[in-house]
Amino acid sequence: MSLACDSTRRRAPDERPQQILEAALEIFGEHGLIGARLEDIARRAGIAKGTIYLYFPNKEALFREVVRQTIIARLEQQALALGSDPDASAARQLDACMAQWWNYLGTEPFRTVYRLVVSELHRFPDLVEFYAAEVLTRGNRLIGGVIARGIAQGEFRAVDPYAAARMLSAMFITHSLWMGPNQAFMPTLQALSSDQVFAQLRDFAFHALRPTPEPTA
Amino acid sequence: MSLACDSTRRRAPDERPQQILEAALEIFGEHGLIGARLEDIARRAGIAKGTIYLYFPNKEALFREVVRQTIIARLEQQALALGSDPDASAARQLDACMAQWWNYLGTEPFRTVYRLVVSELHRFPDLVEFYAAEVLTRGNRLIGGVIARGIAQGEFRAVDPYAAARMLSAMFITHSLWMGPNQAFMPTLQALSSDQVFAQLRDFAFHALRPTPEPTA
Amino acid sequence: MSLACDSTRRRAPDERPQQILEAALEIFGEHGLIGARLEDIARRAGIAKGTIYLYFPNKEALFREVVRQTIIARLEQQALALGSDPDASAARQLDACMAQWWNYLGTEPFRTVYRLVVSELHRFPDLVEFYAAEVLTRGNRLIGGVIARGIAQGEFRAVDPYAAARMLSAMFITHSLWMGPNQAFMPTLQALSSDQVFAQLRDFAFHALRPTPEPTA
Amino acid sequence: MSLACDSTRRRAPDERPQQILEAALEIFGEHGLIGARLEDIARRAGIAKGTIYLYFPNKEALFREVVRQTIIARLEQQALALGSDPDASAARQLDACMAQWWNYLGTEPFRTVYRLVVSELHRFPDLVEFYAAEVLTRGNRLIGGVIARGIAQGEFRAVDPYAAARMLSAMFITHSLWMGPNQAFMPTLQALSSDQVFAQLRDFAFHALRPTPEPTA
DNA sequence: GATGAATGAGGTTTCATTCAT
DNA sequence: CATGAATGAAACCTCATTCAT
Repeated sequence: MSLACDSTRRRAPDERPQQILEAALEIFGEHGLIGARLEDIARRAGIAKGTIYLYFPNKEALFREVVRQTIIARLEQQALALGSDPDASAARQLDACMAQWWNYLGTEPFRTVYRLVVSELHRFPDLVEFYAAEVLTRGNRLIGGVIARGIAQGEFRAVDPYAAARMLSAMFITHSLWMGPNQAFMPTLQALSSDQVFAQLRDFAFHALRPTPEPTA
Repeated sequence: MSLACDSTRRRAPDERPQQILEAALEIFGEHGLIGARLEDIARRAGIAKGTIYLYFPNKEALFREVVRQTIIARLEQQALALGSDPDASAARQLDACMAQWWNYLGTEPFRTVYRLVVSELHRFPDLVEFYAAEVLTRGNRLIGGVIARGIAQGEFRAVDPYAAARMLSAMFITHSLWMGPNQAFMPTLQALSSDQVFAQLRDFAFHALRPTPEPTA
Repeated sequence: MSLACDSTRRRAPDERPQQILEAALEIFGEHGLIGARLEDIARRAGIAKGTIYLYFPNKEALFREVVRQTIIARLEQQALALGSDPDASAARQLDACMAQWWNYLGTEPFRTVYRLVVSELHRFPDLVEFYAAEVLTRGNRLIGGVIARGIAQGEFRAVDPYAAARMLSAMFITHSLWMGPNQAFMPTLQALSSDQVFAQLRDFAFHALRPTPEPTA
Repeated sequence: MSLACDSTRRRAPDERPQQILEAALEIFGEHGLIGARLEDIARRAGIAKGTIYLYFPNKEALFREVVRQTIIARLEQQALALGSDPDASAARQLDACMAQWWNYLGTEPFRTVYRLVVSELHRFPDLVEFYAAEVLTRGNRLIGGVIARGIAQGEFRAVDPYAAARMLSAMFITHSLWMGPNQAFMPTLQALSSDQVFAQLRDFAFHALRPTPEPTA
């Protein structure tokens, strides 16, 4: 009745769309595209059901926008990844990338969007393409570039750097999912902290990339 | 002339449940639990809507059974994994495991169930537990065991064998997903055959596990 | 599997229809015409669902036949009511009638059919007519006749004998319903035995009919 | 011009529930709990199917509320019954009670609810209890009290006043049912007006209660 | 702009009825 | 004759979408 001030209620009207998108991300993440009810999204955003239609033409458009927005937010993260230390060794740079990456992947929005991508995105080919191009390909190019530099400088063994980057992506993404709440997939993971798991990922990655000792084998 | 060959009624009643489960796996895989329509499942199974209810009390029970069945079918696959060559070197045995594994993961039922697991299973805690225990933990123990033997025999470097097995799982599962149809996630993957990708996985895995050259480095 | 011998299972095939009707009476009584499931009727009759259709064309016809049969059975009861003692006084004869009547009304089949009559029979005008003619009118004529004789003989006061008979019917039927199981309508009735209630009905009826003392009032 | 007069939307929203309850009473009365279709109730109320669910969680809850409401409405009627003339003789007071009562029983809502009570209420034990306590017991206490006073004052003969009240209830309720439309139960009743039937009930009741002429009989 | 009551298409589930065995 | 698996119409209920206020 009076001016409620919760984080989820009634912010400045010009933040409405963002407010809705955040609520929608949560609800879509919990129930999927079809399972999510607009009424719940509205309630979580602290607005009325009809208000959503002032900003988005329908449920599907809202879904698309949620995914796009979250992906884009992820890209801004990624943009920072390399700016930090352009002169460092490739190994050091890869290290920094992975740390930042692992950090982002542990985020709930990422896990949510990833679940949506895996489960429902095949019905939205254009979104798939957007995701593939903007997230996977771009990330692959970023990491792959660092690895390529490392190979050129003799820090890493000779591999297809983009294939190697793909291996790292696979390891990181899946572990991020397994570390998530409510996903008691890997019981042995339960006991480990996020840092410990990161150390394992890092260790595995660097050993896989380290130069072959001598052609004598 | 009319010997139970064309009429869909009374056609091998003992196989009805299996027939329904197969159709359901496909439809659930395409649309998820809530998105799937019983009518479509029935049509795909070549039966009437009501017939499903002769064998499963409701949609959710059907879903659970689909997941259970598919997981169990997967376990039978897995059981074979080690029987083949008990005296081989750990590396050779790991190689065989991975090949068989990659083969299974490329299967459509696996990809379907994995998508369901990622996206909807968090609403079925007991199924999650079943999946975790029967698939992940069991698989982890299997691969981890092989790696542990490889370490003991000096074939592999000293790592936490179960952590390493987890890394392999992550790489394999995600790549299997990326290789699937309608999932143009990784454009660079499009050009590669399943064998080529397997070669990359294999290469990466063995390099990550190969012994460190000298303690002095 | 072998020859079951329960009262509700598998009697001589020529008793099938009767067997079905009995089961149907119970199930219809418990759930009404629409609420009753043919499967339940079949199970209670100890036969298969399809067998019902060998004897009755459909559910509604079965219902009609159940009602007719039960009503007719009731009429045979009633036929006896007067045969007993044709020379007795009207009061004595009415007494005998009421006792026999009360006895029948306490029967479960009666209560069941009465409930059906009240609730669902208005959709079957011909059954209503049959019931009205064969049960109510006939009963009314019977009791009314006895009362008329009583009036003629000075045993009862001068009333419209058929109206009085109607009053008795109303009292008896409703009390029979109230005495039934699962009908905790009248808490004060719970403590009374069937005989005690009958005594009250009898007392009330005879006092209502007893001659006016003298025109001097 | 368009001032909330024709559009069925948003028409006096405060009366929606009552509007639905009235329609539901009719449809439930015609078809019973299971036979009634929500769509028909909606149509009769002039609204859409889904609207019902804005006010009642499901069909059964609507049914319960219909019964409760109608019973409660009946109680308000009853409350007036005695207020009228506290100093009148018991006979006069009973007379007034019966007139008012007969009036109410001739009402369609009463007949409808009574049919529901007889036929379907045994599946709702709490509603049965409510009905028994609020209607039957209360009414019995009311009428029984008047009769008791009449006995004490020598207006009526010595009977169990609550048993006598029960007899009156039985007579009145059943006659009300028989007088209803579509219930051609008692052909002889067809020719009689409501007033004539009431006269018969009244006559029978008072004669049953009139004092015995002499203790010596 | 914002609301939320109202709508009705569309989904799940039930069950009378059929018919191959 | 008897069976019971199969059918599909029809009922309940949900919820995306609209629109009067």
